Amino acid sequence: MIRELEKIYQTLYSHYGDLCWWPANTPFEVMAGAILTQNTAWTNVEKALERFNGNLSPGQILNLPIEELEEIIRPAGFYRQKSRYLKAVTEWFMKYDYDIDLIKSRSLPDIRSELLQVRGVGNETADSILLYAFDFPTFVVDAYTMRFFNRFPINAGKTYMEVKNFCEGELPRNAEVYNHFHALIVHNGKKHCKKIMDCAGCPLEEHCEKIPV
DNA sequence: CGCCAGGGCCATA
DNA sequence: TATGGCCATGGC
Repeated sequence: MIRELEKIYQTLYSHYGDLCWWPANTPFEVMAGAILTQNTAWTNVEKALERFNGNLSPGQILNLPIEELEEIIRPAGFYRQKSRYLKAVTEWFMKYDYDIDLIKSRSLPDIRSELLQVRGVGNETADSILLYAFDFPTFVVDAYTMRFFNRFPINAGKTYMEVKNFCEGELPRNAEVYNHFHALIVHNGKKHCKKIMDCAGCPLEEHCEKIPV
């Protein structure tokens, strides 16, 4: 008896394949991108990242005067807050001496609650960093995910933690699965499950109740 | 022109 | 706990 959510995952996976997602090359780039993309289109984040001219590193973020950092990331929007958030999350990273393996050796609940103390890091940013930078098996819920579940007759919950816990309960506790599924939801969300639905050709049209959000 | 985009903080009740 | 205002840019 396969769970409904697994069926949805399988349908998306067989339609779009292995997206293995997050546009970054290093864990630190994931962290920076997770801050910059808060309520912001990724195309704007790309513009901001390019303005580092290949010099995006923890040392650079910590050393740059706040005004210069603001100017670099301006295209990503909310640049005054985000410049401070970037420094805060980098300082957190520095506490571990930028040691990826050291961070990975911590327990997920501990490292997660620690990240949530960092200024500018909320549930989604924390989970994005944990999953995409450090391979922790933690499910990421974002605006696409919320909208996705609101359109299905699945009672996944209302709050961030409810939806997250629901998904983690219905899927194998596996970082690769969470990674792929979130990528698939976002991809399908950009293509079909937009704020105004565009259902023609959607692989989930059979299952979906098309509940207006 | 208005709406939207891979949130989070803070004040208020 | 649960809303609501605020933050800012670029694409459509």
